[in-house]
Amino acid sequence: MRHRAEKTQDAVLSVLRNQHGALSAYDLLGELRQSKPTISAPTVYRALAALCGAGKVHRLESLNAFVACKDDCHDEASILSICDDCGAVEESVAPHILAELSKVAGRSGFATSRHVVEIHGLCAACCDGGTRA
Amino acid sequence: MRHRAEKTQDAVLSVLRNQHGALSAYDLLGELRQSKPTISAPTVYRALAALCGAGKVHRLESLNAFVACKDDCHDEASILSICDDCGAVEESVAPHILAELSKVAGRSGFATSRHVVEIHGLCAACCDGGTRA
DNA sequence: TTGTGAAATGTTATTTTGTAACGGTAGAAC
DNA sequence: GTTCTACCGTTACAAAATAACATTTCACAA
Repeated sequence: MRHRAEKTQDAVLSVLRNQHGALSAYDLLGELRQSKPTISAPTVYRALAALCGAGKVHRLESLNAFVACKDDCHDEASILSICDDCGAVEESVAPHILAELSKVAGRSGFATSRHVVEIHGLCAACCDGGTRA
Repeated sequence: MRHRAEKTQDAVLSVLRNQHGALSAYDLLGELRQSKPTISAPTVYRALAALCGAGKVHRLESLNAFVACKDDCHDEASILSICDDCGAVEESVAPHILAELSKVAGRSGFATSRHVVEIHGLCAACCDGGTRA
């Protein structure tokens, strides 16, 4: 098989896509071991690094966890909204806001190469639940 | 002594303030051990949690590291610009951008409680150095 | 002052997260 | 098929964070 790693990456992506929220690398490892018991941490991390590089997976820095990218086709960094109640993660794309962030940082001569934007709070479903319950 | 922890917090803050860039909790632990050899990880983490809660220290989620807050007096979340070359961290305050982020997330009913905004790149000094060198 | 209880701190030990480094294996070229 | 190369997988370890428990401190009453 020419691209051995692609199978691992596909498996990782498949697990993440079937997931409501984010998974830590070790959660993922646990899932993957169900079908491939010998798989180990660095294999998973390498697959994740490749997928992140390809924009198919986002790393949640504030959770040390990973989600599948919903759109799969944007180069811009995403704004990731993380529900602290149910763990759901939403992606938003808003290049003009990122540009503005770069501009603010640039006031002191800073040259941006990467944005990390994560928003914590409650998703619509959990807000409603919280309000009504 | 009534507030034992305050001394630890003061020591932590003092180390962070004398630092050019961010420090990991364990870097900090190493520094602190020079004057108090028995200090251990949870002590440092608790001090950091208290200081973060008080807004005197920022946690860099994308680095697992900590910096002293420069301003010491703003309630808004900061925009943290991290130089990937020299490690310098700058803080910017731009409430309207954070509000806009909340608005974008809110389009799907998401209710924001906390912003994590970190920008990676090169600070002015390292840009110049890179260009000229 | 001294005993008692509540609250917060300090410590040990462990869990979780992430990676270095090496050995093995698949595929390419011939 | 053989050899060469590059990539992959594994073991073993390092770094980051925390759970759980022991200890200390302070407040208050007698």
